[in-house]
Amino acid sequence: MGRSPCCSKEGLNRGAWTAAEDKMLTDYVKIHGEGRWRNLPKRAGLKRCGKSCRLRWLNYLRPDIKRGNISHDEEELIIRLHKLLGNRWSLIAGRLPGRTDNEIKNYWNTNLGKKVHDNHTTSKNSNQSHHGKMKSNPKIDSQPKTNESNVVRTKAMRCSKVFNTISPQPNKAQPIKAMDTPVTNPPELCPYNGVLSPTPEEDNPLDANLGDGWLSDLLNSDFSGLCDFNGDLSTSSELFFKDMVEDWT
DNA sequence: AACCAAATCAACCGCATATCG
DNA sequence: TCGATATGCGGTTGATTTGGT
Repeated sequence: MGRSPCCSKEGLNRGAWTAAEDKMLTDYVKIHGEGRWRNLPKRAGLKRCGKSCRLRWLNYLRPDIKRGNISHDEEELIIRLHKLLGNRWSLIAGRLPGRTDNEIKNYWNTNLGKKVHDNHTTSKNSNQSHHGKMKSNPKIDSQPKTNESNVVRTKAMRCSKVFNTISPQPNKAQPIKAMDTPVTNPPELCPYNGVLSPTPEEDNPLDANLGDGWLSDLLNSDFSGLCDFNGDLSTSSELFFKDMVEDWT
């Protein structure tokens, strides 16, 4: 029912975004706000489909995006949330301020999935030492590469030759504040995008599926032990998660 | 230097769901 | 209530980079 027409129409640009396109989109959204993606390209003068614009904005152009440097704590949180929620990337991303579902999904597929799998198979002898070929701050010194058509490559350069001057996890423990959104998050992880609201029955349709509890109640409940971001995921939060998972299964 | 396989990640695709008239 | 449209989401693809030989 009502599938939106595919983006792949003639005359529309596809593939990597150029700096000019980014600017047009950013300027438009700054003035007119998000939403109405379908009409946005026409109004903004972009030869893109609405979906593409939305994705570009949400994943790269939003001012509150935090990119790269997924800290160990964030990693742990992602793993636990994934254990809890499965591939609900948007929900997981909702607990990680500044992170996008796409980024987390990619990170999971390229790093954490393997790591978790390894930990399962190799009986977790050392739970952190094996980062495989862990990217070492891959995006810090990446240079957006542009080709002749001015395409913006926000792609991170893999960086195996790291100088140790790079400070470890500069953004650790600091859910970034959205620059232009009036968020009044408490210091611990809180939803920054309204995915999980304080009143689930009104605002969060995803809540209804959990049977004997609201998902947002769960997620808004005692995560502090888990999310204290002091690098120490407490045993109590381990148990908390374990219990939750068992309850749901 | 050239080639190739693996890794990475931005972008696309298509389905599900929400919203509106 | 129903159908059309808009938006959101997760899976997948493909271009690019890296590292090994």
